[in-house]
Amino acid sequence: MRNHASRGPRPSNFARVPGIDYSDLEDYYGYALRRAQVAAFGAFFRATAGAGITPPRFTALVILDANPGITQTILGKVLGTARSGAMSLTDWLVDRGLAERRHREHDGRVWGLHLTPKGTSLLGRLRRRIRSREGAFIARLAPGERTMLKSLLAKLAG
Amino acid sequence: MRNHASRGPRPSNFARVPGIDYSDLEDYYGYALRRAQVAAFGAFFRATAGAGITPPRFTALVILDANPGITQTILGKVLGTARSGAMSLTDWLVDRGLAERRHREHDGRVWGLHLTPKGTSLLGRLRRRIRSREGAFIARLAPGERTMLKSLLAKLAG
DNA sequence: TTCGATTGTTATATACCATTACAATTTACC
DNA sequence: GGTAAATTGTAATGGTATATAACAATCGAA
Repeated sequence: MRNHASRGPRPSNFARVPGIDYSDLEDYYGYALRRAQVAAFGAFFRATAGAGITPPRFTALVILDANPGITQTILGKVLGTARSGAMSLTDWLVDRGLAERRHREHDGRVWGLHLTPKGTSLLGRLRRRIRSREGAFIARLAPGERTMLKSLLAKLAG
Repeated sequence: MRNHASRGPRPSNFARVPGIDYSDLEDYYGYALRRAQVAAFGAFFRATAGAGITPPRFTALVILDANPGITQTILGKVLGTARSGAMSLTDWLVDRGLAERRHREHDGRVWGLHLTPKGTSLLGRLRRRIRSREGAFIARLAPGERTMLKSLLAKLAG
């Protein structure tokens, strides 16, 4: 049986397998970070199931909302992908009426990217649902631990 | 010009772009975890550049070393992938002489997976290089912060 | 013994992303 | 001012990872 949630990404199942010796795997920061990140992606996936929204697409919506008129090249830099990747991501948003390309005044090469009203309202809905799901996910940590975690992650990402 | 490092994975460039308003993006745990994880993957990539070793492949080496005779299905469960994915990963290891399939006594269906001496020695080298690179990466945190981070990540992954 | 479950395997499809090349356009330089 | 170099968006192509589905061989249980 095929349900509508088959559209969009699938969270990988990273559950511990009983009876397996994981040796020093958890000692690697990369592995520990990856496991936590996969768990967080599970929350994201439950919040966006069926909408086809992936993390990069959500990021693009947020960035377009906060930086109207941004170019595709800059969007690609923010997402960490090549220009062609920003291109197809933008196509995806435009095809669904969530964003639009507008010509710019002083440069005939570039398009300015803007959210449509539909994109803006979808973003609002996604924000609420993702925050709610992340709230349930992060409930495993005490409030003080959460701020500590964010501070540590920010240091590592910088 | 094409260098040998083009084999294997490429770390995505997640650097902050100046002049861009990131809005509430950093407030999402998924995004913060992803950024830190990408940074950690950069360390992993520098340690394994040119060897074609990806995180799942390294994980498989560790698991095979600690659980000789494990089946492909179980390996797939540990990695969180479908059986066919464990199959092609095992093929990759076998093709390079790092692992081998051995028939089992009591069950004609399954293969037991084992590291070859070549696989064992590669694993040893990888462990040293990854630990060294991760050490440089994690130096951004004080010793106390590191143990705190691991404890928090373990809670989230569980 | 027969039927369902499991394992490995193969084939197929898809999603994502990089590289490359190119035309239009802008900028820099002499 | 005119030409070369750089930038932008775009399209074509390919590679990699991973999922689903189907199948044969084998095992286990009713």
